[in-house]
Amino acid sequence: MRKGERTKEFILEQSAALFNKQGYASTSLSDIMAATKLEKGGIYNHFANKEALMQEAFLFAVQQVETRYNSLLEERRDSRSRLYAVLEVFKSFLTDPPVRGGCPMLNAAIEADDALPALRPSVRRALEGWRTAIKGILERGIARGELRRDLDPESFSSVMLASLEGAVMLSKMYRDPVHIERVLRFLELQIDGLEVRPYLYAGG
Amino acid sequence: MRKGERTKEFILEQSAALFNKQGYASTSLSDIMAATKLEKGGIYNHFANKEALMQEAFLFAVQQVETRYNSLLEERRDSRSRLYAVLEVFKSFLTDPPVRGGCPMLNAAIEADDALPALRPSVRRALEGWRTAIKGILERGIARGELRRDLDPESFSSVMLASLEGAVMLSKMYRDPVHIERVLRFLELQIDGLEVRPYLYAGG
DNA sequence: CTTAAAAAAGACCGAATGGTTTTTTTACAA
DNA sequence: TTGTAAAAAAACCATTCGGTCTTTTTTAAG
Repeated sequence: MRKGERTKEFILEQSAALFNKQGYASTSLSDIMAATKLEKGGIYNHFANKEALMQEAFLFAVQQVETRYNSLLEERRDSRSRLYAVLEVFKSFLTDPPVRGGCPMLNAAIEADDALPALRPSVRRALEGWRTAIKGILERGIARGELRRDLDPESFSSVMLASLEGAVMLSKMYRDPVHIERVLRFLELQIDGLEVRPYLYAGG
Repeated sequence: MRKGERTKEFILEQSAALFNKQGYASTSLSDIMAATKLEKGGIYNHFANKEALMQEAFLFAVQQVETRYNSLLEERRDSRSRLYAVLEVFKSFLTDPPVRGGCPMLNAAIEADDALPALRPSVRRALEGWRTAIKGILERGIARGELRRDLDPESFSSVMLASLEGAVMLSKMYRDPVHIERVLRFLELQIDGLEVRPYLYAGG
């Protein structure tokens, strides 16, 4: 690996955290210069402009989250455990974030909405990736007979993603994990309720 | 009402919408000058600095939302109808927003977190106001015998607020109301399930 | 109608912004 | 070890930022 490639990745690491914490528009090049201890020329040698850096930094952040998810997913076979892994990823945004500053999708979604239109497609793709992942777990769970057939994966994936993102926002704002804990507890009960338990109501 | 007071309110109206749409840090004084067709002197005549303007604009936005809520609340006596009014407020952020740009609490919460610490207390107060309002409906509902006694208002208010805020974020990002509609449908079912229905299971 | 105060305009300021270009330093293959 | 290309530094640039201050205009009471 070339020196330049290592430097580029280091810049992405540092700036992804800065963008996620302070916001994309509010993070200036001097902030990134300070964090990387590089001069402007050393940064613009790897990125055409600030927008390109933002783009790549966001994708880097998303990748960090996915890596975390994949490591949490190991050895989880049944639908319930996999859904719980999703919950744990979102909980980790507050306890041990893959990228400092909370959920990168949430933060970028709010900002990209009007202020950073160039970032919108990437943010949308990342969010849709998560919803699709959840939906996939649900669909496979139904196919395997683990989850109730009257469950609507399309709908429940939206509900789950929305409540998790909202919970991260609340707990970050309150600086109190109690809100995400309540939401997690609620979702756990919902998920448990989705399971097919043949020993219950054995007659029907 | 003095001329100056009218101008001040007009500035708040315009800048609240700008802040809510583009973000606080990304909205410059020149943006506000353009929107109000006032020169810098005309604006700084009413506000000490940009931070004071942000503060007042946020409170103005929150007030607009509360006004909307109060008008939706009219004639709603029972707990279920009142909870539905809350749902309608959040739906209105997408269909007919009290302030352009979605939910002012959500937008400010993400930005205030690290970039605008001065705004944090106000945002927190506003969010807590909403959670308290929901909690109050639930508590009164239990006291009146309208809602199940095993419902936990503290917990359910967090879940409801989180999922609504998350749903607004999703539907704004996707530019598709389907996500908030799914969450609203889900919450409606949850709320209906909280009701005490003496005619069901009449034996127990 | 006059006048004093309120309101708004407009000129001005230093600092910080993103970006470019030139120069210097460093990496690394021949 | 040398030569060259990559990488980083440094000087430079125009623009915009939030903010101040002075002047002009408008409001509204007497």
